[in-house]
Amino acid sequence: MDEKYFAKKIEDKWQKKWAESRAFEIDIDDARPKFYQLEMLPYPSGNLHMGHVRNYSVGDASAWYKRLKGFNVLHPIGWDSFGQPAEDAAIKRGANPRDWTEENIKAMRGQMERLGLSYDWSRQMAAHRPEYYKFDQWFFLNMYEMGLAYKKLTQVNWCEFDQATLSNEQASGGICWRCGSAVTKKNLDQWFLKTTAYADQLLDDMKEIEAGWPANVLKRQRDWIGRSEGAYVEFPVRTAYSSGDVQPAAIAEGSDKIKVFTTRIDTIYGVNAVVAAAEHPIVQGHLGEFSPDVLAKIKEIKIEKLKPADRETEIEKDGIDTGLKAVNPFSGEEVPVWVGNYVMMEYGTGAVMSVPAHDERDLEFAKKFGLEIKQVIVGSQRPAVSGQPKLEEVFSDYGSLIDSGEWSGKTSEDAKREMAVYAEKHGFGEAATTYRLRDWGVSRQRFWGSPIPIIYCPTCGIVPEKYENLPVRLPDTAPFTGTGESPLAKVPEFYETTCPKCGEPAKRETDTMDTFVDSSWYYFRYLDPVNSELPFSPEAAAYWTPVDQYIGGDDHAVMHLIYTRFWTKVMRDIGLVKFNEPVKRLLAQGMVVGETFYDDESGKRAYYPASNVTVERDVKGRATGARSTDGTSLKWAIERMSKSKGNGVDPDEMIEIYGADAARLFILFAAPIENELVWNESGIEGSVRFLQRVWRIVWKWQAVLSVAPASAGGLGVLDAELQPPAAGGGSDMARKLRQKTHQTIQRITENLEHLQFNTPVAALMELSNAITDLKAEPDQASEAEVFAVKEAIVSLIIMLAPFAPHTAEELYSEFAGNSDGMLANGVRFPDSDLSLTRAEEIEIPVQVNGKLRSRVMASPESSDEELREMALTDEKIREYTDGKEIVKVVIVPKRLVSIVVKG
RNA sequence: GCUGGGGUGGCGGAAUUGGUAGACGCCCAGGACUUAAAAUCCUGUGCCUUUAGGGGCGUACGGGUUCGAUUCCCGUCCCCAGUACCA
Repeated sequence: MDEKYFAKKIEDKWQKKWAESRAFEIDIDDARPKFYQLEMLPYPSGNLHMGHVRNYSVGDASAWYKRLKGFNVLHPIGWDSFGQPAEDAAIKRGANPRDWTEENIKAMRGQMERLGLSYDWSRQMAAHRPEYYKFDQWFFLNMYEMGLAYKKLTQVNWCEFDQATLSNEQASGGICWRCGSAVTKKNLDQWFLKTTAYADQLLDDMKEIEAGWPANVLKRQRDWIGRSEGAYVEFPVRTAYSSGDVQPAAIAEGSDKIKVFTTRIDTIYGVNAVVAAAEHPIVQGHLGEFSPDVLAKIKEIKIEKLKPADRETEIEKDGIDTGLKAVNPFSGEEVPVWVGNYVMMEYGTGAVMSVPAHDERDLEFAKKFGLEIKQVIVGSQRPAVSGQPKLEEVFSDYGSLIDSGEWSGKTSEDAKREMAVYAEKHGFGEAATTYRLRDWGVSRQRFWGSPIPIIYCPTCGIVPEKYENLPVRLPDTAPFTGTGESPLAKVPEFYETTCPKCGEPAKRETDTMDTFVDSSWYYFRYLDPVNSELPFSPEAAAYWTPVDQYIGGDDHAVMHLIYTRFWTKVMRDIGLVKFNEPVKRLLAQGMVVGETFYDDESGKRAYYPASNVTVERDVKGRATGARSTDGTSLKWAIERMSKSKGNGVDPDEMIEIYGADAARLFILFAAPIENELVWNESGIEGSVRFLQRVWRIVWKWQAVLSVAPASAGGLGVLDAELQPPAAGGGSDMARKLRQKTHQTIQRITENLEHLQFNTPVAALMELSNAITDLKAEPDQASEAEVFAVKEAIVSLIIMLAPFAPHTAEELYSEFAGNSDGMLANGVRFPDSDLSLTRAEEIEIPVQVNGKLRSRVMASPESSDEELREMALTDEKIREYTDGKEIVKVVIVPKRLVSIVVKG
């Protein structure tokens, strides 16, 4: 053993040993419980960033812990290797996407290995390899047969900056998930996967995973799916130019109708208008009857809607009375039909019934245009009023109905149910459920993705490729222009084919699949990575899945995590798996962020690396001013770490300076894993110091440690050589250290089971401090003391393994007498002996009138009466109680004594 | 605006879910070792006050419940995230 801790030396040694001994490669083993530890796979950009390091450090700690606990742990990694950056590199630098990607994978795997991550590399998958994307296509064909994949012409989300199509999830909030620029609309013929067919299951199955997923992720998915229960109601329509009194029933026959969706059919007697979207068929169908004013307004609204939405400003409500009239089928009342900019064609039916008294948006609209406001629901907050007052505020609660014909007096709940039934019975409506969730648009006009296995035949139409012809391979290259048209459309060797049905010349689909398809099922491929018949064998899936622990950023809450839940349900229906939910426990880690400095004079942010910036700070360390070395005044922010923003720390550099173990230890120690982590360099040195301290402890006691011959299994080493001192025997010092050791084991075990990673590091530090604080010397220590020290050190080393595996392995080899590694030696995480965690003397605080006044030492077994006596006779306490009346004494066993005095 | 989460030393963060607030680490100060420095080790470190022992205040702010509140309840302010007219 070296006297000093040389991180680089031991890290190289153990990385080599692990690889040679295939320490982390595993197989199905029915004798042991399995544990599937999964982390979100990276895009092979060429460089790991600190967010990855954090993600993979947590995952690795979890994997090590479970291994040491005796589980058969599957811990794989792979590559989300289809996607835009490869194609951008091709456009900008003429790089071949395949070569570029493979090189990046090689580089990043090297970084992961230098971090010492314990992956089973034999199971690695990469999305861009034909062996993998063959099964993207296999799934697509299955879904096509199941009626879950279909094509339609539609307005898609379009990112002008990236020249790319986006799914609704990727365009959430009107901004591109990749580059953050505003999303516009474009008409395209697209393939869709029917996620809506599983909308109810996606919602209802949440109860199976509620216990293991962060509440906010489930909430966001719930909001995204947006199930809303209500009713459809049809309003008969006639034009303003029809003359004479017409009965509602007469209008309904052979005339136009406008259908609305409402969640509050109980308020229908308060309707003052029907408001339709500008694109609504009823509006488009009557354009010829509208006045020039109306036509102008419709055009204006449509133009406004195509513009990218500005997140900050609220759009003012606007609209116009079309002159059309609609008839309320419940009351027979005639109301105007308006066009409104606040009604969306994409949701519900594209038209709403406006009830200003009970809906905020309708109220705003009615106020602006001076429309009638009629209250039809009363509640305790909004009592019945005589006549119709001017309503300033909306009343959207449930209550009971007034002025609603035969329904008056009913509660909202009853009315909602009964009125929907009534509408259905009379043929003008029905109870209905709508969703915000749309089908998943998967077509991308891109080269670097999985080709969609569809053929267009002049005679047979849309024909799916045959399974035996899969994979439909990408050509080696294509003309890359980045113009928004698929490069494959310019490669005749690719698209020219024959129809699988009639054998005549036909054309392939040239769009490729959204890369979220790849990540929807990648972690099933790890189970059976070389299967060429099926994506994976159902037997392997039955053993390993569902995933026990998944770790990744929560930015994927409504993208990847909703797609993969959908995909799992499809796989279940195909018969590949037997469960509804693929992930039992999810941990959403916080981002790693750093301070950035930039100049946005030109409209776009130009970032300056921190080394070129002089910063003024206030007493709290917050920036108050920043200037670049050339004198430019800069703005500053806290942003996600990245190389391009100049606030990134390169993992390789960090490993070089501090070592992988110290880096990993620090990133886990610095903050709770779900918090955002603001990177600062100085803390990491504390981790290095800690590892050095542990090293010195072992160095100091090595003579004692190596006495024991190697024997199987963790602390078993101790039993072979030394007997624990008899109960109550041994020195006070030895007893206290044993107590600390076992308390630490208990704490760390609990913490790790609850996915806390910062507090166990603190506990390890405390234990190492406790060993250092012993004033004992190895050559003078009693047998009991040697035992206690050895137990503490061995426990410390084993429990260090999840956080700093190289160091732990090297120190363990010191007393194992071999360098086979902990796992080969059958090491187990220590168990705590509860009888040792208890102290024989504890400090009991004593309060007088709620204020801490003294402490007394007592045995944990002290009776209430003894504690009361000790507290009341305590000298310091008597200063506060003498001459006063003792009203009450509260005694919490083993905790505290509280005395209440008066006078 | 709505929904959710949160506000604890100079900083990151602990605190058995009503029972000694500030564990652990960073920063900082003093000391030991050294010709010197680095490293290491030791001591101190919430604020105010006191010669000392001690005392007072303190978990965003104001109230409440309780012997006792960072923890529970009510109100106010602020921060972060998600969301954007979803009928």
